Amino acid sequence: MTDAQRSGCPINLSLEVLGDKWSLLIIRDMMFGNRRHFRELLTKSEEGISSNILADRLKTLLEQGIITREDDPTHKQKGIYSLTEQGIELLPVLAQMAAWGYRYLPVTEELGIRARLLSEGGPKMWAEFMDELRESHLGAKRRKRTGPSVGERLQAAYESVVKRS
Amino acid sequence: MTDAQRSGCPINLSLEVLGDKWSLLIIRDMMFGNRRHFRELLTKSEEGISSNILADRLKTLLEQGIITREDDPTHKQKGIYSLTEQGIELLPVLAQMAAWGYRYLPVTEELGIRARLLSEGGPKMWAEFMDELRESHLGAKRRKRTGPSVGERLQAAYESVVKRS
DNA sequence: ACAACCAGTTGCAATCCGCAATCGGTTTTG
DNA sequence: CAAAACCGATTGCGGATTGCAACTGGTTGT
Repeated sequence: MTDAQRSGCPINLSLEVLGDKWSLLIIRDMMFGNRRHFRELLTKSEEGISSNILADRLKTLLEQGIITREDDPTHKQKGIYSLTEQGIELLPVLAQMAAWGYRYLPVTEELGIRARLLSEGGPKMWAEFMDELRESHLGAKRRKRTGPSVGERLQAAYESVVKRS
Repeated sequence: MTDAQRSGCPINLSLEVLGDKWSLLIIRDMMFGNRRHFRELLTKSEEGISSNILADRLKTLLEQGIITREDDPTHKQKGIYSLTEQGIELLPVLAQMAAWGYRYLPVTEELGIRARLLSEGGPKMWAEFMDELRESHLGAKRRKRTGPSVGERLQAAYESVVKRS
């Protein structure tokens, strides 16, 4: 995680920030699992990140302006991590990566359902979900809403699959 | 690069294959720089990968079915690496990553021009470019063509920026 | 008062990374 | 034909990164 810059190529620069096995998983959990505290990110994820790695990655993501941290008013020790606009705009990257993994890798049905819906929904659904993230992470104004949010639909679909098995 | 599987989540599985600082750069060079030989990938890239890492990554990408390797008929030692359909379908992932990096990271003008054009072109341009890759890497039939290819347009734009500076 | 919880930090062993040198073989050059 | 250049890797090695487990100092709930 040194800042030695290899080249000014956008793909290379992105990989220097996000090119490891954990950073994007943390973003994923913040986006789709609504994990906002250190402890939630540590324990409530499928993969089991260790605490020192989590602390290190959160620090890097903070430095890069992808997330922010503020104190939780209800608990003097807790911090609340939020995605910035820059972080929210990683959604299309995650969506494409999820769609590719869904097509080619041994994805479980439970964990693949979100990828499938998001892929079928396409860029329009992504934009809608990003707007919802701007509400919950940036405190943006709530727009008019018809029916359940994208986040709710994804969550409902996931739970429906879990219940079936 | 062990195959210990952490979870069946599509994003996690994708990251277990591609989640390092080099794999996607190799794919990028094969896609946009038309690098097909070991030596080309080794020396003609912006970042300077070392040969053992390159050999290791090529092996992994082969095992994962993202690229293939065949002997070069004109040279007994050379191998020709090609993208598979699975590899070609990483283009949208790279395109989104490039677009994000272009917006938020200190991209140089020369190396950012392709990202900008690809972002402006959108999914339609990506599909066209993927068809061109199917021709050059899979030997797919050449479709009707009007004007310069996407690959040629990107290359021309890049060289135009280089010349200006 | 005590246990549980909180966000991290520390020590340590194992792995991974990148550099440089090298390998056995092939092709090009003089 | 001999030497030089080129080919796709492989090896050795020091330093950086990773992952596990234990622990820290502090806060909250019972």
